[in-house]
Amino acid sequence: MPMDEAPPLRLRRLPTRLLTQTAAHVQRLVAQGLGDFRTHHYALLAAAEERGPSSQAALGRACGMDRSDVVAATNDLAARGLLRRDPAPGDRRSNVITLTADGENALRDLDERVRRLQDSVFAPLSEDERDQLTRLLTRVLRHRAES
Amino acid sequence: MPMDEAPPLRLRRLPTRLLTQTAAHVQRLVAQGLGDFRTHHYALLAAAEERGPSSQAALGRACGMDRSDVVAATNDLAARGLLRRDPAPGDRRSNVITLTADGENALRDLDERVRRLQDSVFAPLSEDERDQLTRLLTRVLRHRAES
DNA sequence: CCTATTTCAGGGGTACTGACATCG
DNA sequence: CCGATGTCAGTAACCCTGAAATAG
Repeated sequence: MPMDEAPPLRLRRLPTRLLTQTAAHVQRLVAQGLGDFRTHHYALLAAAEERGPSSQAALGRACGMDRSDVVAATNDLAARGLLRRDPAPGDRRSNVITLTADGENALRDLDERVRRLQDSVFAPLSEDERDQLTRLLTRVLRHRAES
Repeated sequence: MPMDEAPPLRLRRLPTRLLTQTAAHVQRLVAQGLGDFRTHHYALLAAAEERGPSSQAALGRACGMDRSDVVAATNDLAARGLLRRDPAPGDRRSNVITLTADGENALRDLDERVRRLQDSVFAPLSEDERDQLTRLLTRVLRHRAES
């Protein structure tokens, strides 16, 4: 059959499409590089470490995660002994999520994996260009938060 | 509880995370703006128009779509009378996908919706900055194709 | 009353895998 | 035999909705 697989002009430089295609590619690589962790797991461990003991709702807001997904990811991590879920003393609705020693070790390992992933995914970009990309995306995201 | 919802430092400027979060945001807006069409539908209509009658496999490659998803999207569009699926005369395995007049009208409508979506999503960016973003993403994607 | 937290059940769009029959 | 095409069934990760029970 034909050997021409040129992308449609309309799509080739369509920013929204480029964004979603690139994101799909990146998610794929990240999923592989994270082993048996998901991005939500990493986000939650990182937030728990940086914020210290917090409620699930606070962690979810910090990570931009839905409450439902916080529950599921917390279940996973607690089952693996990477964090503890205790009833909050002052508020009987909420839990206090605390990182365990194993959780800290796992987080350090994930930090290293994530660092390597950035280098692998954004290999074609210079340091400056990665910063550019970061800034551009941050502004688009901030626009969402303000709408 | 606390009013601090500051994103974890590790995540705040992590390029892969920014990329996926921005993509999620964009996909939501696009899904709304496209009405009862999906991005695959638009991609297929655009490819069919620009390439003329083609096989499903060729359209799928042009759009970076999986063959399975081409089948599903083609079913939808054919059921709505926006394209025809005829057996290929020279190759009894494959079909020839042809845009109908209704399909062309739908495509023109979608073109306009998509154009407006770019302006809405990337409102905080100047023309130059959108081009920058496009170029950066294109290079990351090209890196995938070459790996 | 109204809001907030946790939890569950489930759906939706996207990307993909594996299998199959068909055909070149 | 190998590879390509179309089709189908099903999975995976992520994002989201709705509802419920509980509690501030």
